[in-house]
Amino acid sequence: MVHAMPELPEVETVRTGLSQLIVGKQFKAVSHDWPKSFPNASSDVNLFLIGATIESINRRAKVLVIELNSGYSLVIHLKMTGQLVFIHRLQKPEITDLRPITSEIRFGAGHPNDSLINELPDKSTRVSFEFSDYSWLYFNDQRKFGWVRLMPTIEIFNLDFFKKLGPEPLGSDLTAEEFAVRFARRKNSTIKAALLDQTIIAGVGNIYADESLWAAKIHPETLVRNVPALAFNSLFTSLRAVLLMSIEKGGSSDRNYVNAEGKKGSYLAFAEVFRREGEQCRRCSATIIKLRVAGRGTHICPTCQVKVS
DNA sequence: CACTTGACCTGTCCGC
DNA sequence: TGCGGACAGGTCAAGT
Repeated sequence: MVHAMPELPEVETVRTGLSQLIVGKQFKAVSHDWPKSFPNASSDVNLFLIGATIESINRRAKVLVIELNSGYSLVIHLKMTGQLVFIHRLQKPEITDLRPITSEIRFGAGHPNDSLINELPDKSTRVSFEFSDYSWLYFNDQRKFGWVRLMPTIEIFNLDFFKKLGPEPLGSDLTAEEFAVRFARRKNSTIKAALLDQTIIAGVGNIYADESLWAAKIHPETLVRNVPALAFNSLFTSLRAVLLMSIEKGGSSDRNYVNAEGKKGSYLAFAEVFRREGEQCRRCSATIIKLRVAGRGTHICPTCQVKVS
């Protein structure tokens, strides 16, 4: 089983997909099999979700915000293994047979395998949303770390998590200078730990931390205080280039998965170091190795990326 | 406050 | 093929 891999580019890909598929739809029913995946009072669900219509799909860092016309929003964090899968059935299925009845099936929003949609909901389905037109949105999450929360739209940005978030790395107003300055708070951390810190810069996860550090020729264990100013410029440029390229490729999907069009979720085919341990660096031909930094699997070219101390 | 480690979960893979 | 342990793309809480 493979999964959606949600860092900024993956969540952005899901956002784009859902924007095509579910804007304008009206909620008819919702069910869940794991309270932590959807920790909401049933009164709120009945008053502000059922019967409400989707107005827009937005993203901040790795979080999706589905805004409703009821003044409430669904806030979704996919964490490690969350997926959102949309299915349209032309006819209501029998309770014992939830497979699509017609051939009109739409899939998207992060589901890694077309054929699997016939089996949803399955054992990793945590929340099922039914719309008024025989279509469904399934929140699947094998490891149960992810969550969906229904809350008043105006309260979202008062959440501690949102208030502490750093700027969007692709934001048009973020400058190289501000990017570098924000790291000062963590001058005694490794640069990798600081890159993963959502309060410094939002949306970077393990893949794009490794990829951008390779591109900028920075060893991930270098302490922030030892990273040269010029290297911060390079990291800023590299990070943005890597994120943009991944969004263009539809993000990273597990292993070799490429969708029917052959372009969505194909970023890992272009990765320079992530999961390439034992293979050659395309810049210098040295062998890529894997380390453990900030408690995470970390991939580097030991020749291109030399620790400064 | 800055920094690190373990916890939250399920599933898979790897070595004995 | 069985079993233990490490590991998986993210954040929190709790520790120093």
